[in-house]
Amino acid sequence: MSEHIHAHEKLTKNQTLVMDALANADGPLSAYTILDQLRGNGFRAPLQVYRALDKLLDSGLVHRLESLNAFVACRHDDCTDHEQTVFMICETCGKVSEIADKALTQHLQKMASASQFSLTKATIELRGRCKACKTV
Amino acid sequence: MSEHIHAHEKLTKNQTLVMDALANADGPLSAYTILDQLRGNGFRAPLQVYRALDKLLDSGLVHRLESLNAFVACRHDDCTDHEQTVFMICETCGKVSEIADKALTQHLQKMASASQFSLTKATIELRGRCKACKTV
DNA sequence: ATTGTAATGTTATGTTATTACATTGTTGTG
DNA sequence: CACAACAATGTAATAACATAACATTACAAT
Ligand SMILES: [Zn+2]
Ligand SMILES: [Zn+2]
Ligand SMILES: [Zn+2]
Ligand SMILES: [Zn+2]
Repeated sequence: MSEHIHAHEKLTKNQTLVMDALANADGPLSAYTILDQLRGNGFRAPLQVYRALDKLLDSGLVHRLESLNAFVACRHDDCTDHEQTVFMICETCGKVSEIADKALTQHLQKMASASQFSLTKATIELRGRCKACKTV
Repeated sequence: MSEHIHAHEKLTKNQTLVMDALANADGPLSAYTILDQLRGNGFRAPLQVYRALDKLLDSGLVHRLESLNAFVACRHDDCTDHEQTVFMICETCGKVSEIADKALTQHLQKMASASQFSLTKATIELRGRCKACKTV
């Protein structure tokens, strides 16, 4: 499994705009929501967003949430294993938290090995109700 | 004949057609692929497929793969925990296998509890290369 | 037969993502 | 500088996935 350290090559203008939009959001954003937010900055077409996202995903600064068709800025300081992150998605408030769990990673790796499956990436997205929303 | 493990009400005509399409496929199918396969049976609109899929998902006969926007018939003998199934998706041949792992389920539940997150469903989709494709 | 409800049919539209091609900007080389 | 090579961006069109809104049909209970 490839180690994904946050590559810090200099971002281009569009990549920076998209990254900032995600970093300032308090939840996941869809590509089209980002597009709308950046129309004032000259964005006019989905591809401008998707191209920037591709790069940000590659460099590990952003994650894609498959079950939401949306994107979040990585909140991890030490993103050693970006391909195995666990996301907990609150279905009430929409907030997402990101957890790295070494034991879980190892467990999945063991399961894959037992089936002779070469694991390259794990999508793990938990749905439910977050602590804040439970107590309301 | 032993009863199918998935206890359910009798399926309607459209539900049966969609179920059969998935059961006979050797990999996941998108809703639109199913639609095309069933045009000969009178299907003309996506909604006919999506409505049938909703029911089949509800009754546990079918799973949705979030990272593929596609659907598979459940291949489990023991479908006790449909909301926590692990899928291994081969990126070479497209085949999908389904695994129930009690220890993994418990591990995820523990992680969620530790964050006081009420877990209702876990999407777990592993990507990689299956045994058959590795040896080629 | 009447009525209520589930299932289905139909049209239109909304949302997410990619293909193809044109233009501009930047960098390195002779 | 000139100019080739490549990276980044712009633009238009379309593909792929999903739902909303409303009309009709099938069928069982009274
Ligand atoms: Zn991260
Ligand atoms: Zn919440
Ligand atoms: Zn199953
Ligand atoms: Zn394979």
